[in-house]
Amino acid sequence: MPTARAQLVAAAFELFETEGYDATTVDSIAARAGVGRTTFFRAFKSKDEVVFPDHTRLLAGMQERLESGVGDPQARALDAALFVIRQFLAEGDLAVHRYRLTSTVPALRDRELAMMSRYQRVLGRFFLAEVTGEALAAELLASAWVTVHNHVLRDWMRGRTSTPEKDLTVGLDEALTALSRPAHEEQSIVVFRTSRPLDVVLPGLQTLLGEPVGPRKVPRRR
Amino acid sequence: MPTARAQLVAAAFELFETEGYDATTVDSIAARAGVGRTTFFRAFKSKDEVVFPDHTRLLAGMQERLESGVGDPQARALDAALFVIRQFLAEGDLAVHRYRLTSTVPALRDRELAMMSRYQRVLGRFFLAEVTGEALAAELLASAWVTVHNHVLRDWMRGRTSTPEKDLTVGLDEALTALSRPAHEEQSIVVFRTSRPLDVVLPGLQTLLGEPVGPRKVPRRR
DNA sequence: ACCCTGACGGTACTCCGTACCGTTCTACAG
DNA sequence: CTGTAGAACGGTACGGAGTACCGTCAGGGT
Repeated sequence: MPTARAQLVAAAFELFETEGYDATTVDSIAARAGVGRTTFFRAFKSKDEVVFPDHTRLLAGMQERLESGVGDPQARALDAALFVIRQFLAEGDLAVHRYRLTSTVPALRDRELAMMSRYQRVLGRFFLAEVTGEALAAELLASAWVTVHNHVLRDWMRGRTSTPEKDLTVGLDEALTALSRPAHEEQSIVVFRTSRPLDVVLPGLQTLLGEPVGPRKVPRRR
Repeated sequence: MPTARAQLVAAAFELFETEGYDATTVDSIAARAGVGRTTFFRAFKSKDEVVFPDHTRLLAGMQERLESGVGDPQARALDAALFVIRQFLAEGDLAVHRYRLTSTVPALRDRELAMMSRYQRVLGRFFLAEVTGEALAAELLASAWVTVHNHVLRDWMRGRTSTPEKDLTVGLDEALTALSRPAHEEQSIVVFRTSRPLDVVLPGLQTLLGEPVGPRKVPRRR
């Protein structure tokens, strides 16, 4: 026989989908799970908590990845993101059902936002300590982390991607590197003098740049 | 005699600060304001709403700024941010009292997060339509907007800055331009052929670049 | 003078969340 | 096998948020 907690989760999801979240009472969930109302509130602090995964465990796992100390900070942030999203991916259908609920019921939407902000706080402290000393920059990195994670997860739950881990990796890389560069970057214009003929220099330059591209037309200014 | 709504707000803030949020009942707020309990729920949809400003008005004003059509999208986003933060700055002490409450009471913290997410959704749609076609990029811009705004506002409420509007302007500019550039930017290496002597070309190039800098030493590669 | 509209106050109800208490099940020592 | 300590469970009672409904009253137009 499964644990009372699992019974309650199953009963809750069934009732929420058939009757709607607001229309189902905690009593009915407990009754369907075959336990008392008191047992429900012992397993979950509130009615909405039954929908969400164990965030304390997730937060602890994430923090562990962040503090693991292997790799540069950005790699650890990516590692932590992959850890978190894998927990959701492993849930399979359950995550999709939860998504339907959270996008429908305002109370659950708010609850989820509160959870995400806890992740963001932890990440903010991490980035502040490991990457930058500026509070605003750290908060921007943290919010970008959360945004990318949520976007990829939502894409996956809507069936819009089948490679969530790859999407998360490239999305996070782009966002974090874009944010950790100064806003107004300097461009370089260098002039060399040489006695070697250009016919010799240019092919060498091309191989140096990696991409064997020929000369491009300069885009005409509008 | 002031409106019933204002009376209720004043009574609520007094009681929340003296008795604490959870300990004060809606009945006591209404009694102190000299109105009935029903009147409270006619003015505010819930107990926590009495703490926050009129978000529907703020959202409408923000959206108006975004759709005003003057200036490029980034300038409009900045205009909207300035509009929002000025509403809070105009509140003066009230904003500070609210900050003390929201940073203490979890229920109010969650409520505020839910509000911010509504702003973020509106901004996401704006950036998606006006700046980029990619959903993730738009969401990143929106979350950065919110993060910068909240950071500056928090700084001001803690007395850590006296120039919030300027902070918001430069912070938003840096964040948005950093995010709207591709992460792995291409560098340009261009070669021209000319018959004019370099002694003529180089001074013209220097004035073209604005900064009259002389030739720099190329940094030696490590 | 009449009615209509809108704001107000009061009552009753549902349900969430908490505190408390008695009961039952289980593990473990004697 | 038995007694017992401790944890898990179920039931009851209560406070308070939020909703629905109804009666009252003031003001404004015809």
